[in-house]
Order: sequence, then C-alpha cells, then structure tokens
Amino acid sequence: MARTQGSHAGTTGPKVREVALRLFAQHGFAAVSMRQIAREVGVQAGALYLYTPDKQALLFELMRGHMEELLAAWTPPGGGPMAQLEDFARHHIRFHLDRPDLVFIAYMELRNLSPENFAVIEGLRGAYEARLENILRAGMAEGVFDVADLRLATMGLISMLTGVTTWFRDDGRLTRADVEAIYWDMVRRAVSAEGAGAPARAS
Amino acid sequence: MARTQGSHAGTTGPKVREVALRLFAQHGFAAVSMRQIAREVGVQAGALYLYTPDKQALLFELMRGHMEELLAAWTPPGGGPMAQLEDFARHHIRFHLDRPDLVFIAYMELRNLSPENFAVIEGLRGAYEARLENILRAGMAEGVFDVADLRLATMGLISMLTGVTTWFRDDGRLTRADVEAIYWDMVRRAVSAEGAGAPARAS
DNA sequence: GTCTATAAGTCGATAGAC
DNA sequence: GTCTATCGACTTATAGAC
Repeated sequence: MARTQGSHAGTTGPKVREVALRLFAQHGFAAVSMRQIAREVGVQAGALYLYTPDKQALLFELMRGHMEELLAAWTPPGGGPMAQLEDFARHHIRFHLDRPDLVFIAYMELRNLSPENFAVIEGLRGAYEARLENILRAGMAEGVFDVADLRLATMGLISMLTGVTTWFRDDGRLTRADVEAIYWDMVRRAVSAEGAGAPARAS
Repeated sequence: MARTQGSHAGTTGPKVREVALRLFAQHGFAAVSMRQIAREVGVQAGALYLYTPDKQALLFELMRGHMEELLAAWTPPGGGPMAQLEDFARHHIRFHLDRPDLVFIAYMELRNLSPENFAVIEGLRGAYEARLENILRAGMAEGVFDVADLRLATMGLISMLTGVTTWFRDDGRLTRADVEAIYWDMVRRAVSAEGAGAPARAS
C-alpha cells in the first residue's frame, strides 16, 4: 500500500513543516537535525531541501505563519472597550491553548533567527501587542479602565494570558472555559476603573 | 602578565559556570559547544571536564543553584496577607530583573534535563509557587483577597511578574522602582476583595 | 590544573543518478 | 520528487604527557 519512494503529490511539504514544528518544540531548534526530521517524515535528508532552502528558513516560516495567523484570526468586535478587552482576552487564551507548540517556539527560538528574520517576527508581535494597548487606551479615555501605564499593562496582561500554555492540561482539574472565565475575571479587575467595571464576579 | 597556562587557583571553576550561563542564555544549550565555552574561559576543551562531569550537569547545576537561591532569598515578612503579597511581588520582580540570564535558561532549557534532574527543578519550582499560593489562601480566609481559584491566581500572577524580564531594559522609559510599583498595583487589584484592598492608586 | 591528540560519531548542505 | 553518496567541518568526551 504505502509507497516508500517516488512522488507524493504535495503531501510531503506540509508534513515536513508539521514534523519540524513538533520536533523543534520538543527538543529545541538547535538540538534537532535535518536527518531526524527526514526520518520522521519518511524521506531521506536530501529531499528536505526541495521544501526549504535551509534549516533556519524552516523555523522562520513556522514562526511567521503563526504570527500572521494570530493577527488574521481576530479583529475588534463592536461594543465598548470592556467588551473588546473581554473578547481579546478570551480569544487570546483559546488561540494559544490550541497551538502550544507554535506558541512555545515563537517565544523560545527567537534567538535562532537571523537579524532580518528576527525583525520581521518582532514587527508582527508588536502589531499584536498594539491591539491590546489600543483597547486599553480607548478604555482610559472613556474612564472605563484605570491603568498607571499603558505599555506595562499591555505587557503584564499578555504575559499572564500567554502563561496559561505553560501549565494547562486538557485532562486537568479545569476546562478551557473555566480557565478562560477565571483569567478574564483577573484581567478585568487588574485594569478596571474602581466602580466602573462589570459587576463583581459571582461567588 | 596573564598566564596562559598552569594552575589558576580556583578561578576557573566559577568562570566556567559564568561563561556557560551567558552562552546558554544567548544561544541555547544545544547550540553551545564545550569548545566554545572553553575558548571564552581561556582553556582547552578537555580542561572543562575537571569542573563538570559533562555538559548537561553544567546546565543542571546552574538551574538548581538559581532555584535554591530563589527559595533562600525570601521568607514571608510579618504582617497580614496583603503586606506579604506586596513583599513577595516586589521581591520577585527585583530578584528576576537582577538575573535575566538565569531566569531565561531556568524556563527554556527544562527540556534538556534528564528526567531525574527535571524532577528536582520542578520540585523546587513547585515549592516557590506554593509560597504565593499560601499567601493567597490566607488572604482568602481573612476576606482580604477574592480569587476564583487559588492555583490559577498563583500561576497568573507568577506569569505576569516573571514576564517583566522579557521586555525590561535598564535604559528604558521606566525605572525598576516604577515597574515594581505599577505591577504591584495590578497584582493587588487582580486579587483584592472589593472594597477591602489598599486605597486606590493615586492618579 | 592544563595541555595535546584523538576516538567515534554527527552535522548541514550539495551533486548527480533515476 | 526522491534517492544515494559524499564533503568538510563540527561534536562530546577521554587518555596520557607535563
């Protein structure tokens, strides 16, 4: 049945990226060899170079694809800053929990990018952070939020929300919906103007 | 002046660890060779094995030392849970900003540890997280804090506080004291019972 | 305490057959 | 589109001289 040689009609390209992603996340970019990737894809090492000019381009395309999907997957919903912040926070958690490997390498392997590639990824990351900062800025103007520094609040919230990927397990004590609700509650309270936020959490 | 050979009276050992730390943080454990470490220390590669049984033990000792120092450097001060939380948060930020390289590798290189070594580091990390969780639990009992889930609040706060190391620069817009104060304000508001916290931030 | 030399193997990437 | 074979350089770790 399964051919062990010959053309594979466009399935090898995606498979290379999928295997590389998994191995990079598991062992780290530098610790994974092209031969190891080839073995798990089911081809010889030389064949990988039909799908990537070199090893680092393989990493860069994974990271760029991830960041571009992150930016494409969310646009601010209608409603005020509070509703937008809730949507952003919940979407951020969902998106990141769905892609733990990509999140991991997009953080950890930045230092393995060439300076040009690094600049591209940092630009995309900055664009994403700016969305949250804009929501907070709008809420400050309306008096709905009260933060001492827009940039710090942005970075603090993103760190907290992204950190979920380091400990969440699907077979754990809480569901994704639980986590989403509880984190949103902490986010809201961290930035709400006193007395202006949503009603206190049910308890 | 500087000898290029011969005994160096106990200065080489610390230098090996110092150089390894810097290079591991910069390029990643797997990407750094023993020859590269030796070159920057100023010895030949073989001499490194007088100071470490192998490359992985070098990494493990850096991580273990870091975690043990983290645990030794703080004990709960007197006062109630609110005062303890403030002290914990401020100390966490200070300690981590003082050791960005160690913080980085203690997170990123966990996957390069043997299972036994990994278990040791995870145990130390758990002990540290338990301290924050205990403060939150005590505050809940007193009605000073209000969190929906102790474990999630613990992980959320630690993620936020540790995240400072990813963007803080000493020549940036804000001082360490600024950052400490602003983060503490967000932490306090994220977990305080309504109406029970410290007075609202001056604005 | 450090050196030199070396074992035994892996690395990324390319050339050319099919 | 994939294979085999290969280049030149690099790897961790050890042995034994000084």
